[in-house]
Amino acid sequence: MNLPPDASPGYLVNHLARLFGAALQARIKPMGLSIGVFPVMLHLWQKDGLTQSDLVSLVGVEQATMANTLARMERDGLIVRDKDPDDGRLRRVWLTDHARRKHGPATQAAEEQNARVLSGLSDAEKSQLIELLRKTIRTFEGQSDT
Amino acid sequence: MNLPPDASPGYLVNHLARLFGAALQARIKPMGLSIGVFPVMLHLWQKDGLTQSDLVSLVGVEQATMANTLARMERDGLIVRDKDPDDGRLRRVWLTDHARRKHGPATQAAEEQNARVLSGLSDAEKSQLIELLRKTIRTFEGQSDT
DNA sequence: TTCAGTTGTATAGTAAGCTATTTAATGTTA
DNA sequence: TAACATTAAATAGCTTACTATACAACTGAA
Repeated sequence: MNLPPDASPGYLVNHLARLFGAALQARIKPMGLSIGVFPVMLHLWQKDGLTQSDLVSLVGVEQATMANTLARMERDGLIVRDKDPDDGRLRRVWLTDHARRKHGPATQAAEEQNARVLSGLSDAEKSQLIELLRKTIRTFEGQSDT
Repeated sequence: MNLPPDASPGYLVNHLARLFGAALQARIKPMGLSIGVFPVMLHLWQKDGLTQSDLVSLVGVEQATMANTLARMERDGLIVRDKDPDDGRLRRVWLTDHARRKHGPATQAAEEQNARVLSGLSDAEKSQLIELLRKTIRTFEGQSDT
C-alpha cells in the first residue's frame, strides 16, 4: 500500500485542520464570526487602525484573500475603513463597537475549543505536539525554494 | 496576550495545512493534478469502479464536495463515469489510461514532499508527530457532539 | 402494489483560499 | 519636473470546502 493516507503527515494535518475549522466555526458562528475572520479579529482586538497590508503580514494569507475577508467584515458590520490622511493609498481598519464586544466571548470559545480538542493528550503530549508543529513550520518556511 | 496565534494548535495546524497544500500543489500541478483531486486518485489507483458515496466515505469530505471534485476530474479527462446496470442511481468512477499513468510520478512527488517537510525532525520526532496527530484526530472524532 | 422512506447524485449559494491583473497614489531619478 | 518604479488595494477567475435543497431511483411495508 503506497502512501496510506492515514500515515501521511500532509493528509493528517489537512484532516485535522478541517476538523478544527469546523468545530471553531460551530462555536463562533452564533456570535456572527467565522474562521476566516477570526485571526483578523485577534489582531484587531489587540490594536486596530492597521492597514490591509499590515494584516496580510500578521495573518499570513495573500493580499487578495485579505481584501475579500475585509470586504465581508465591512459588509457584516465588524469593521469600518477610512483613508489615511497622509497616504491616500492606505485604508485603515477600525473595529466597530459591536465587534469589540465580541472579544471576551469569542476568545473564550476558541480557548475552550483548543482545550477540548487536546483533551485526549497529556500535558506533555500537548506541548510536544505544539512544539513539533512549530518546528515543522519553521523548517518549511526556511526552505525558500519549492 | 490572549490566544497568541503561534501557540494555538488550531492556528498552527491550519497554517501547516496551507503550507503542505501549497507545496504539494506546486509539485503535482505540472502533472495536471491538484490537492482536491489527489486523495481521490490515491483511492482510485488502488481500485476503481467505485461510486461517489464510496469515495465520500474513503476521503472524508462532504458529498457535495466530492460531486464537484468528480465533475472537475471528468472535465479534465482523469475519470469517466458510467451508470451501474443493476442500480440506476449509481455512477461508477473509472480512471482513464492517462490518469493511471500518473500513479508513479505523483505518489513519488508526494512522498518526496512529505519527507522534505519533515526533514527538520529526527526520526523519533517524525513518528511522534504522526502519532500525536492521529491521536488528536481520534479524540476529536470520538466527541460526537459539537 | 402503491406510497412512504431511504439512498445516490446534482445543484445553488457562500466562505476562504490562491494567482494574476489592474488602478491609484506615492517615490525616485534622469 | 516628467517618466518610471514601487506600493496598496481592488478585482477577476479558479479551486476546494461547506450547508441546504432537489430530484430520481430503489426498497420496504401496509
